[in-house]
Amino acid sequence: MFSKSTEYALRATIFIAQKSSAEMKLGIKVISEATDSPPSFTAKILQALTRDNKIVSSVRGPNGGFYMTEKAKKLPVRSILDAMGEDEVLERCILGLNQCSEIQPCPMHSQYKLIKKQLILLFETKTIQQLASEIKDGEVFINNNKTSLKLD
Amino acid sequence: MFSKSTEYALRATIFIAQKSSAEMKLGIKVISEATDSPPSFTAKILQALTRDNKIVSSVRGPNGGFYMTEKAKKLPVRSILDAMGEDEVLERCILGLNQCSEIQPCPMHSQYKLIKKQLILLFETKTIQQLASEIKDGEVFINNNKTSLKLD
DNA sequence: ATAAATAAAGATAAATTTGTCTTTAATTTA
DNA sequence: TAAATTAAAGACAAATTTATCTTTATTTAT
Repeated sequence: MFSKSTEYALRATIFIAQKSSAEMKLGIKVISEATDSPPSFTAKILQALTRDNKIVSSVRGPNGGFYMTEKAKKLPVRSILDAMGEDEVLERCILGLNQCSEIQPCPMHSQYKLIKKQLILLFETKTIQQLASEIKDGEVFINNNKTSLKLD
Repeated sequence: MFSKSTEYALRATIFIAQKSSAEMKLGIKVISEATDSPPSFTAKILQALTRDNKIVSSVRGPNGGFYMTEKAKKLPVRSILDAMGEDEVLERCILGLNQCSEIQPCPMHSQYKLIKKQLILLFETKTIQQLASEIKDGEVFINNNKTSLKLD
């Protein structure tokens, strides 16, 4: 569905939303381990998300790291796709036709459009915070090994 | 959603299903033009679909080309994904987690699973033939420029 | 048989994505 | 001010995907 970059971006952002605040920043290492993502690559991706402080914020230096503002946490999940330049994935024709539309539909268009609609609705109505809160609530995981962040 | 290879495979197969029969075979050039796909690459992809005559059949030599049997036309669209080795796309976790499941769900799992279910249902119940027949029926297209195959 | 037409197979190349590493800049603390 | 810590930026490398081209095999028609 999404590129690896975007998958990492989604996981990292949800994790940061759950664990961070302006007072509690998270380093690359912690984030990449908690989300089963390669550290250097995650750093690259966070740069994109941090651009203009749109999704994620960061500060350098000791006690620095990444965090999200309460405002940013309320953004729809779709804004992560936008920041990664992969928002058109949701809108694309499932057969890859550029001109596919209601007036020039592909053979799957009429069947797929309802599914597409739900996908878009999901990404536009769910906030990052809502997803993050599920991790706190119950048995929901953002990596492959059921580990959570050890805060000491 | 899918790789370009799979998009080309879907378009080519639907087109072949619509236009061909054992008596009326189609050459690479015709297929690639009708589906807005690069000819050499389309040839490569058709090799995969032709393997074991699973989806598409072919014969070499003059008056040769690609075609589908009536039996093959009745296969579910999903079988094209299978042949392309991309069937797991439908099942994958939307956040890219290998271990995501009902017992170890990711934060989007509960929301996405209904959409995923519909996607799988679509690809498993729709036959190649059903999609192909839509092109005949009405204003449905398999390329970007509303052109259809000129038979002479 | 020979020639022509066609797909199959395989080598190669280009482009993109994924990933790492090194250097630089910013911030904090001592 | 100096040292330590952290992200930012950018160069580079590896892997994968996309695409092309050439040669080979098969089939048909002459």
